[in-house]
Amino acid sequence: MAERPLRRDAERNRRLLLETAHALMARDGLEVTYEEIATAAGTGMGTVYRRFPDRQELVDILFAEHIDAVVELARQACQYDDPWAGLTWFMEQQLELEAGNRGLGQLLRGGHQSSELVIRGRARITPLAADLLKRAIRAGQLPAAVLPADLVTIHLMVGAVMDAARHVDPDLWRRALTVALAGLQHAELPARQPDDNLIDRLFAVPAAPRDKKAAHEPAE
Amino acid sequence: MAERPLRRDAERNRRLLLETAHALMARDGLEVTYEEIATAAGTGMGTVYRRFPDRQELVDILFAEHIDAVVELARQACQYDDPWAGLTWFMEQQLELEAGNRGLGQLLRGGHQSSELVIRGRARITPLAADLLKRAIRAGQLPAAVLPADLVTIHLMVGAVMDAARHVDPDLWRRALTVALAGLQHAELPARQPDDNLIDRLFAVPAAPRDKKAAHEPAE
DNA sequence: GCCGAAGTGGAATATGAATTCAACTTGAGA
DNA sequence: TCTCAAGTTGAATTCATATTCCACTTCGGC
Repeated sequence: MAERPLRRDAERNRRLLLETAHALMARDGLEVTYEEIATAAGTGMGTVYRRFPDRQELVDILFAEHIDAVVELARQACQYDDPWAGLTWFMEQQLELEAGNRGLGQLLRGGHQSSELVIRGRARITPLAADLLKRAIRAGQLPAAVLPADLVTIHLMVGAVMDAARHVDPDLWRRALTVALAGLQHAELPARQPDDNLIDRLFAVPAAPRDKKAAHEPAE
Repeated sequence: MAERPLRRDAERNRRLLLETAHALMARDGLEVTYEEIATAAGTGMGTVYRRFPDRQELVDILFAEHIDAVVELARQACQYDDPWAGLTWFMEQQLELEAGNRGLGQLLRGGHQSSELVIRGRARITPLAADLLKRAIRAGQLPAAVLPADLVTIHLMVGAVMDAARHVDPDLWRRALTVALAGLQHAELPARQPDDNLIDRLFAVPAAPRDKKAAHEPAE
């Protein structure tokens, strides 16, 4: 199984490409062109393809540790004695990472087809956050109607502000987060059966939108 | 100036194309292909191009009345005696329209290059909403630190949930709106100089991202 | 230093949507 | 009915990004 090690120069290029690709994806998002990566790294694009024939794999390699970092944040948040303090701290920390890394935000907030790595990452975070949430409710810090899915929702909401304001007011998301968290505490939410796996469905890809047609039957 | 009227059959096609294009953009968003439109309408794509050589113009034609409708909602909201009731009603109505029309949401929430029509539309809505906001604050229904830009922010936030949940739980945005509005009422927001035209900047297009390069100086 | 496997560059090609256009209809006025 | 400007079509072309591939280097073992 053990692949033969790369030649010295190839290994150097590989690292350079990883660095470069990460810098670009952190700044511009996951959809940077292989050509951009190659150019920025000063290699030919053939080299990028040779080393990373599958973009998803490249992304996984680049962001694995970042995802772990978020999981770690969730763990630390669970250490808080005050569950609400832990929850708000986690949200802020997570979003701060995303603010500094566009690609990470895209992965965590979905919208693309997610790799196993990302799915598992979210699956590690969700229960930790849900636990914090449950404890906060038990402590009377949050209304009982708040669901784990609401945390995902808030994440999406604040993330949208971050995306929209990135080049205008890079910290506006903090204000949005303040609003969202206050809303969670004070909103009178309708009770709702813990229709969980709503979370999973939220991140599931919209399925194959087969027949684009049939959109419009001209009125008779 | 008066263009000669279209031939009967051409006029029929034009209408059919408008209907079809609107149906598609309402369902799938503004980026539907001219070919999709043509196919769905049963014409050749050349016909679409002949009639609507500029996509932005097509979009303007299709959505002008929808935008007017939103402006009208804002007007009606201003009639409310209770400003907060008016504001929440407006937000909900506006988002409801967007929920039924993906393209409208894209226009109103920006992200694309906006046409004059859209910019003017937003410019008609903003002061109405801002007025409602000011009155709500004066009535003690909202903290004084809430700014008009916060309404835009909330719009973006709820819209993001709508987009993410559209095919999973088409009403989830209502829950998000409840949270956001409650947050506005209860959040302790830092005072902030009415840096308005923050709103305009939020919608301004990210400028020409010239040189993609210079992203990564390989570490020495 | 020599050799071949490993590695590289970037032109060539594949894709897919956007746009054009020349050959082919058709409506409607004389 | 006849004519032709107006209208239509879809194949061909343009663009832009994705992917392949092979002639040309370079590394590292002998």
